[in-house]
Amino acid sequence: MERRNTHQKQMILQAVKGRNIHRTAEEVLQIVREEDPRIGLATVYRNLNLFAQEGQIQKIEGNGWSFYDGNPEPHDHLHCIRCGRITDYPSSYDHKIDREAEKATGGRVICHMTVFEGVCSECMAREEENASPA
Amino acid sequence: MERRNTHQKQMILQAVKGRNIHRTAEEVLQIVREEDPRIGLATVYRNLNLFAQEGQIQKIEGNGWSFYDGNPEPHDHLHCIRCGRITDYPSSYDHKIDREAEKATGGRVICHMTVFEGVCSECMAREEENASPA
DNA sequence: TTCTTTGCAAAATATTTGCACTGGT
DNA sequence: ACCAGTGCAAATATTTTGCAAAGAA
Repeated sequence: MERRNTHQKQMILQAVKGRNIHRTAEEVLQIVREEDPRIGLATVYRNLNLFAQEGQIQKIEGNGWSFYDGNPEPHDHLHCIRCGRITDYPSSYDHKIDREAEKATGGRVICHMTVFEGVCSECMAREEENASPA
Repeated sequence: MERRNTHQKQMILQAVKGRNIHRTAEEVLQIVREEDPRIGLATVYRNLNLFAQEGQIQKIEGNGWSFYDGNPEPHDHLHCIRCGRITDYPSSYDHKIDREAEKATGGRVICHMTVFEGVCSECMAREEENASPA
């Protein structure tokens, strides 16, 4: 099955690929539609999933939210309970804990993903702003 | 709003509460229906979410899967790419990394959750069994 | 009796799939 | 010209919600 390089694929990849870019499929659709309004949501999903499978991007999912992350390197995230967005936590990936988890569970571990729940710096700044003005 | 202790609540809580119990809403429905077939799925969802909000259980969600975990203590999990189930990884919760993430992201961190992707011990055993018999 | 909770069915949400058509090669 | 890829709409899967009826307190 030969792989064709379509206009749509290019636009979709461009709309998510990059450091600290986290978008929903719907957001990617909006972005690519600015350039070509004829693009369908199914195409966006199909290609985002394709890129994620290929390892060009990754899909991050949690409790009631999911984003496509333009950085394929494994890294941790902060999920903001205020705005719902995720922020990169540029920690170095620790392979050691994968081996520890293997020993503890008796299984095989491929990778891990840590999600911190909290409030992102932007929402914290906004809240302090609203709270402090005397 | 006063809280009423119904038969349904008791059964639902009993069906998920406990160590190393991870069930989907649908599974909980099957279990409680053995005792009372009249129970509806909406009731199961409503109460599981209620218990999770109260902190009696927790909801764990990942890429295409979600489970209610009968152990409310924060702990890590192994998600099996073969059978789809999750297994507890009884690691001690490390508050230190929450503080580190706060420093790195500039936000506030409430908690974190690590999910390991891999193959659980049961699936590994089954696969070895199928592979080895000469 | 009061008012929370339930069961049902419909609605909402998010994602995937079937299929005829488009367009890359 | 061939067939991977697209757009659309329908299907699917999962969870939530409206509402009349049920049943704790």
